Amino acid sequence: MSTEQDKLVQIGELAKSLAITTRTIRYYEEIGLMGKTERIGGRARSYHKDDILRLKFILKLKNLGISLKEIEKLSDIFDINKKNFDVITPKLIEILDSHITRVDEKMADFSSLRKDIVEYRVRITNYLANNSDNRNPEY
Amino acid sequence: MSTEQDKLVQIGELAKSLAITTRTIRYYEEIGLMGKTERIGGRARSYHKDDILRLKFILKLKNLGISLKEIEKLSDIFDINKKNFDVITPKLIEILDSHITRVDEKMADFSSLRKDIVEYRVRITNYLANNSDNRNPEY
DNA sequence: AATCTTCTTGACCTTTACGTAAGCATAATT
DNA sequence: AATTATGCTTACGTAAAGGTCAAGAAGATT
Repeated sequence: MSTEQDKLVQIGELAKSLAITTRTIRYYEEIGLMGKTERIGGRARSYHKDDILRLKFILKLKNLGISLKEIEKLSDIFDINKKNFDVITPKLIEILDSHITRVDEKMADFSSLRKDIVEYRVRITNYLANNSDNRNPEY
Repeated sequence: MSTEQDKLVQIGELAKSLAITTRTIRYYEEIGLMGKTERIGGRARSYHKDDILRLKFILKLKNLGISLKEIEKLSDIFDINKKNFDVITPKLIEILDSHITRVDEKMADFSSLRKDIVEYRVRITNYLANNSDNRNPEY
């Protein structure tokens, strides 16, 4: 329900504001990620606050390397109001929990990679500081 | 220089141990990510400790959503011994620093996403706990 | 000697996530 | 009225990252 008068945003402006292309937005609609978009006079797509939030959420997930197919599942979150609440909720919590776990795992991976890189950097800079004679380096 | 007698690992075993396919390993060689692999009797590929470490590193990066093309640049790290040390090092440090930054950014993104998901989960479970009459939910 | 098993190199196939171009409609501007 | 900007759909194109199939070689096993 969009009671307050939403600002109508058209596809071009929206794309520009999110630094993506219009094609991307239409594509997300095409594959069902964004739902049918409201049209102005039956033609030009117009986006509301809710739509924009949803798109931002999608981009956030995508940026984290989650495929559009997987995002589609998670996107049920946004369709929940249209479905039966107590049927969907346990499943939703399950999805959320599993994604929290996945996010934690990814973060651990990143943390480990960061450690690797930093350690490597330290080894190199130490070498540079202590040793000017750089034939056959061992690090 | 592989002085100690390395265990020779063949492609099938290596693939199985890393839970990938032989095609993937050959593909990485094909696009230059793994360098020419040593052969047994000029035919079957054999892998040393170093090669395996390199492959593991690649998989680690890939798992974090870094493209093979980008990994290729970072992979210079492993070729460094074959090149001139002081020519390559400043560039390498630059690469490492930029990747540390990128990793930090990604981790921040994940952290933010995790917060979103957890908050959402809390809203739902609270709703479930406080409200059994679930028509037209607002969350 | 025959059969497995694992390896080899091509070569083409597939999916994902869009890019890009064609041809047309509408709205705003000159 | 003509141009420009933005929008629309349809449809073919593309890069990345492998999958899959073919046809054959080499080593191990029965």
